Amino acid sequence: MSAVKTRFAPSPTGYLHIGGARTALFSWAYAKRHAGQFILRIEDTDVARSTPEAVQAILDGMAWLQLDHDEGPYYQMQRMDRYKQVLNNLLAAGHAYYCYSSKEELDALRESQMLQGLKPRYDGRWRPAADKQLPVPPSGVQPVVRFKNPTEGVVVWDDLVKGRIEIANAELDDLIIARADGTPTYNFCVVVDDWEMGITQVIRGDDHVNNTPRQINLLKALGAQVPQYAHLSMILGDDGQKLSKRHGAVSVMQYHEDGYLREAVLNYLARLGWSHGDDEVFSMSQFCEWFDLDHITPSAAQFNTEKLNWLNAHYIKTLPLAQIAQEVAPRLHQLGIQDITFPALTAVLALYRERCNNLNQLAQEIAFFYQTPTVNSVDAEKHITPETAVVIEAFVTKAQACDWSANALHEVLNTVVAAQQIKFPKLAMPLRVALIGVAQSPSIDQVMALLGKEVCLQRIRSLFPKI
RNA sequence: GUCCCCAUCGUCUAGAGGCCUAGGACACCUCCCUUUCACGGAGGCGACCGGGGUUCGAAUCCCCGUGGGGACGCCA
Repeated sequence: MSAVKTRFAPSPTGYLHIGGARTALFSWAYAKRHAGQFILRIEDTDVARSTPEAVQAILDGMAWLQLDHDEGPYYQMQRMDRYKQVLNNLLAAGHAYYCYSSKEELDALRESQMLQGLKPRYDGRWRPAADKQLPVPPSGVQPVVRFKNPTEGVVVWDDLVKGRIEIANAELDDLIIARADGTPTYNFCVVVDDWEMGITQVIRGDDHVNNTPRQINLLKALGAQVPQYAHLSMILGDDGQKLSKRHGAVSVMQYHEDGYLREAVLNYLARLGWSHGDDEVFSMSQFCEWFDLDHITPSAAQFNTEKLNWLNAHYIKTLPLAQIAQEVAPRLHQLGIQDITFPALTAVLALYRERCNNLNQLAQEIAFFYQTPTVNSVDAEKHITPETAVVIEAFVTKAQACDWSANALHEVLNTVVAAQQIKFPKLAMPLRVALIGVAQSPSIDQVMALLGKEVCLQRIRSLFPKI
C-alpha cells in the first residue's frame, strides 16, 4: 500500500461545525499517525450555495484547531477543465451517456415510484443498449450526462469503521455526473479528485455510505484504484437530536468565542466516538500516536457539554499561565478593561484559574482586580451587620501598619479575629463584599495582597465611609 | 415506501466466548479538606433493548423482533 494520504473535503455552504471538525480531526490524525499527508479540499461546485465567507469560516476553524494540511486547499471550481476531460473520456469509452429527460419528467417518475412503494430511481430511458431504440432527442434541450452504472452484481467494500457493506447494483441508478450546463456534480468530482490526488483512506461522515457504491463503480470505470473507506457516525446534540442550527449546532469558532480552549475542544472531540482504553485526557501529539480506526464506535454519539466543560476546566488549570493569560487578556478587554498591567495577570490567574471551567467566566471573575466592582446587594445584606464596621475598622488600623503581603495580612486577620472574639467569616466575608463585591473568593489575604494596599483601603472606605 | 447502518450506566465509552458479581470518565449524591465559593481527596448511585438459537460457558457469535438513525436531488 502506498503512503497514507487522507483528506477533509467540506463544502463551503456554512461554517465549520463540530461534526465536520471531528471528521477533519480524525483524517488529520490518521495521516499523522501513519506519517502520511493530509489535504484540504474545498468542494464548491454548488455555485448557488457556496460562499467565500463560508470558505473563510472553514479555514479559520481549521486554523484555530491547528489542523494543518500538507496540501491545498484545493478548490474544485478551479479544476473544471480536468473534470471535463475525464467526463469526455468516460463518454467516449461508453461509460456515460446523454439524458434528455426534463426535471418535471423525473419528478413525475419519482412520485409514481414512491406511490408504488418503490425506491425512486431513474429508469434508464436514455441509456443506450445493444438492441435498443433510443428516443429522438428533443430540440432545444441541453442534456445532462449520466453514468452507466452496472445493472447486476453487488458492490462490496470493507468499511474501516462499519465492517463489510454490500449494496446491490440493482439498488443504484444511473446518476447524473454533469448538469445540463456542463458542470460536473459532486459524486463525479469527488471520484476524480480522490483518484488523482492519490487519497488512500476516505474518512467522512456516514451520510456518504450510500454514495460509496456509486463512487466505487465510477472509480472502476475510470480504471482507478479504489481507496479504503471509513464512515464516521454522526454527532447528535446535547438533547440527542440531530445537530442543527436551531439547537446548538454551532461553529467551532463559536466555542472559541464562548470561552473554550482549543485543547479542550480537540480532546473532547477525539474521545467522541473513539477511545483508547480508559484514557480521557491526552495531548494531540499523544492522540496522533494512538489514533486508529479500529477503536471508532460505529454508533452515533451524543454531544455532552458537561464533559467538554470538565476538560476545559482541566486545561485552564494545567496549561502554562502565560498561555491562559493570552486567552484571557482579550476577554478582559471585551469587558471594557483596557489597563491590565497591575496586578500581573499571570499572578491573578494563578489564584483564580482553578475556579472556572470557562475563559469568559474566568475573565468576569477577575475583572474586579482591574475595575471597581459593584456590590452584590444580597451578599452585602447577608454579611454586613451593624457590628461589622467596628470589626473592619479594627482590621484596617492593624493592617495599615503591615507590609501588605499575604502572610502579613493573614497574621493581621487572625489577630483581629482573636481580639474581637469573633469567628473568622465575620471578618472575611464583609471584607470580600467590600473588595470584590461578592462573598466568594479565594483566600482573602491573597486577594488583598494582589489588589494592593491603596485599592483595598479605598474600596473598604467607600463601603464604610466612617473608617 | 425501498435500501443501508446502529443498539452496554442519564451521557461518552472499555469489552474481540471464560479475566464481567460488566471497568473508566462526565454528571449526580455523601463524606473529608477548608476562611466563603471553588479546587482536590475518599466513597456511593447507575447499563449489557427483547426473544430465540450456537456453546460446557455469550455483553461478546447467528437468527428474528423492537427501537433509533441515514440515504433515496441537474445538494454536497
